[in-house]
Amino acid sequence: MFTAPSSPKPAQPATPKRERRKEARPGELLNAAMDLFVEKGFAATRAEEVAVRAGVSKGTLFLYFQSKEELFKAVVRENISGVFPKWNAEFEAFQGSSAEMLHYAMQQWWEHLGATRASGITKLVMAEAHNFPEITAFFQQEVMLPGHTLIRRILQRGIDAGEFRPMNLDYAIYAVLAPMVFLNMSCHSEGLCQSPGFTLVPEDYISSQADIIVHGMLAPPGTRP
Amino acid sequence: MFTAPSSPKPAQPATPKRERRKEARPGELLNAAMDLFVEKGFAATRAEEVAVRAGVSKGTLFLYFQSKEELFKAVVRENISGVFPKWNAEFEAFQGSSAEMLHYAMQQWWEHLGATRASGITKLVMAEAHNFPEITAFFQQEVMLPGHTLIRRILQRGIDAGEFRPMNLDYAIYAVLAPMVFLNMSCHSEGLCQSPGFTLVPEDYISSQADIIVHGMLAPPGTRP
Amino acid sequence: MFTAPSSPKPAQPATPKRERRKEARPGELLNAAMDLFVEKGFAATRAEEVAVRAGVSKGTLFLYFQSKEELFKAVVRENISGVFPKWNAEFEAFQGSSAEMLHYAMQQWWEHLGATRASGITKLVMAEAHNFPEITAFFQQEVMLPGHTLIRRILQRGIDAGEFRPMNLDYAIYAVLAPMVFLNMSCHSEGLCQSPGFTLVPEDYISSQADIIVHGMLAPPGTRP
Amino acid sequence: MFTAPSSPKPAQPATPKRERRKEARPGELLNAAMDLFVEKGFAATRAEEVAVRAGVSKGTLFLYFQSKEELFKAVVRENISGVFPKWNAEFEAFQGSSAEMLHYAMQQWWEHLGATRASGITKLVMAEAHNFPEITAFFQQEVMLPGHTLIRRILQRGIDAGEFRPMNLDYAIYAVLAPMVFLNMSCHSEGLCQSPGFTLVPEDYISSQADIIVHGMLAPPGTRP
DNA sequence: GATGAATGAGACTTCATTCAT
DNA sequence: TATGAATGAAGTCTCATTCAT
Repeated sequence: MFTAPSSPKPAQPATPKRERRKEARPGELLNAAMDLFVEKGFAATRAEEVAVRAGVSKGTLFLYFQSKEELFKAVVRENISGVFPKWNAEFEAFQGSSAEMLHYAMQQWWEHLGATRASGITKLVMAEAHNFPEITAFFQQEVMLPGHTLIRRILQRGIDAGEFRPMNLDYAIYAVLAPMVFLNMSCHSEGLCQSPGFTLVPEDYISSQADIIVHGMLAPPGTRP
Repeated sequence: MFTAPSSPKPAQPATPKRERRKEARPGELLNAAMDLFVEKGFAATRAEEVAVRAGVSKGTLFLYFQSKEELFKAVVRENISGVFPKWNAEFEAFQGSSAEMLHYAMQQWWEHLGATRASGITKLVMAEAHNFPEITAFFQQEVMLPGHTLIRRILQRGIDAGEFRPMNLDYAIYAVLAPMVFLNMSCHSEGLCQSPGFTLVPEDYISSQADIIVHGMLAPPGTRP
Repeated sequence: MFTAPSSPKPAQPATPKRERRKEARPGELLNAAMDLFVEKGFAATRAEEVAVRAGVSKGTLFLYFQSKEELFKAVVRENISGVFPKWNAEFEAFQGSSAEMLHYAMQQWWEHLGATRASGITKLVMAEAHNFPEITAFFQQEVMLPGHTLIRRILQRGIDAGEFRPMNLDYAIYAVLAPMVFLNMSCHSEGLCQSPGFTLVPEDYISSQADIIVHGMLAPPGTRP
Repeated sequence: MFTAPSSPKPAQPATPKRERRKEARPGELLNAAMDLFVEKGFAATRAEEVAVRAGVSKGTLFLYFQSKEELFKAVVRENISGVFPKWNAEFEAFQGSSAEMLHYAMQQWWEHLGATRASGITKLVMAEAHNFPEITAFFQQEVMLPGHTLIRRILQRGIDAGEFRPMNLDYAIYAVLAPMVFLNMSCHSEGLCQSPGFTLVPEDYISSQADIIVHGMLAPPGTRP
């Protein structure tokens, strides 16, 4: 599912381990691995840690996943899926101005992706892109491309309505994408991107960026509808 | 391509073992380290590999750099930190409008950092931030903070002149930073961030983003100087 | 000879690779470590050597002992520290005179520590004290201090009974300790401390030293009980 | 010389290095090495440190001494020689009782050996005896044996005079030797041999030990001269 | 002779992966 | 199927020793 569930504690305390049905194992491992990869990165996550958090032994991990790399790939694949159909539908039905739509889209992104574990996946993929070309291609197709497309349609809608000025959309979409990707990285980079002494509030960040972008794209006052 | 060409092998003419070149060593090691760090990341780059590529032995590396982390810091100082004094001086002397200044600054960034191997360093630090807190802190202090400060001063200059509208600079600086960081990641993520079939031209990307941001920040026409 | 025979090779019957013997491992490792530490010193003993002599791989050693220092501490606990509780109990229950007790204590020391491989540990700690402060502190706490305390209690008992003359115990305990430490060093110094042509018999040495010390501490004949 | 000079600072500040005559080099190296070996032990002393303290380069050290081991041997050989002739002469001329003589001898030992750098050599040799059999034999012949002999003569004198009771001198000499060797080790073992919270005063230690030993050896009151 | 840059054999320790049970 | 004891390749850094200058 897209709205990534915040990871539940690995074990049901009341139920003895023996009871857990084996078909649940891969899911539990994936869940634990997700948490740890996001938290510590690929290299720094030890296989045994994943196993322990999933409540199984180290050996069992390798029973289900050929290697740590395969586990990584599975984690990424497992956690990617589509909010995009829903978002596309919302786009079709949206009634307000394109400026409002842009604000709304970025807020939604934060709420349903940026603020969830899913953002950790994005960070992970960007960080490890070099080592996993296959994953990279997969992620691009499944996530980045639909995102690009949706942003493009929003901007096109504004231009068509005379609300936004004409722009080369191939580049303009990055004006929307960049602030979100940046926030994503920022949230997973230990404060690297932030000024010391200032704690960024994501919602404020989103609205301030949307504000500047929208202003930057609006058609001159006299020509707007 | 925007990744600068990796430096060629140091050209071992014949069998010049045990050459004494105290002056040249640090530079050669730094160059080799830069290449490898960018290519493979910090953790995955082995000290000996750096030494071999620089044409020296493992021990020699540690003769010049106390540890792998110190080597990395030296790479950063050599390749990134150095631009800020020059940029700050240019800022002081700049004659044109703040809009022009913003355009100019982003172009300069691309030319002197984004387009060079140095951009790979930024990518790597973001990717591995979690695992090397000391490096993260160093990079933030040495690179991110001066960058933040410079952007802030540019925006403040525009606001003071009545050219830009009043904004909360704590957030506004990210409107400038985000597109650059995004481009940076994009260049080092194996096409992950780009639409298939469209090859982004960095210079065009920069100018289009600068254009949108500047528009987004300009004061309303009647109130401008 | 007073150096206990070094334990024979663990008898690899044929090719029993990857044997699982969780229970036996620590003991085997401890035994091998003891041998090697005594034979070569702490610094000069390589972890892998210990592992090989115990018939396991390098990694296995670190499965059971966190570090080389911890391994050493475990060797000390296993082979030395353990005697003090028993000795303290014997002290409490002892019926004879304090002179007898002193003789007995020194004989016991020889029998259970001096004549065993454990004496090599004491020698080694003294020799390498400077380079391993943590080990030194540990050994002082775990071995020297209980030894001091026991000797002090024996002497105090004699004084209290009027059997020994009053003495400053802070110094008097060394009269008991010194001959034992000396014998210890002597046994592990390749004959350095002995006259050529005369082979010291440890039991005779102990009894002669005890005799002199006891005489030296006895209260004047008229005042004794 | 026997009374080892406390090591002078390695360089004459006023005189440029160039001036130092080369024939003094080995001596300076030996002196520096002595200090460092005593201070840090054999393994922990780095060749370069010795060279630096002697005011020469690392390479020069190996010009004069084939290896670190050879340097060690040279240090020991250089620093051992005779107080014993002088002491033997004092023994012949001594007028007081043998009890006094024993006290006096132990005090002299402390003053002229125990308290000087020479004691560091003894400690060193005992610690490394195993690794340098040749040194060990040399030290035994040159130092231990004359010491044994002198002690034996003192005790024999006391027995002959009826002052001391008859004893097996082969063992009795250790009653005198052990406290001195122990003090020696104690001074070079980082407090290993001392109770925490009590700082041993060497002169008091010596006199208290001598007191106990003398008491322990005295003939019964009625039979003394 | 003297220098000090360069070398490279190790040392300890970690951890992905295997495999006997 | 599951376990977890066992493995051993890597990795960073040190330092005695060599040798070009």
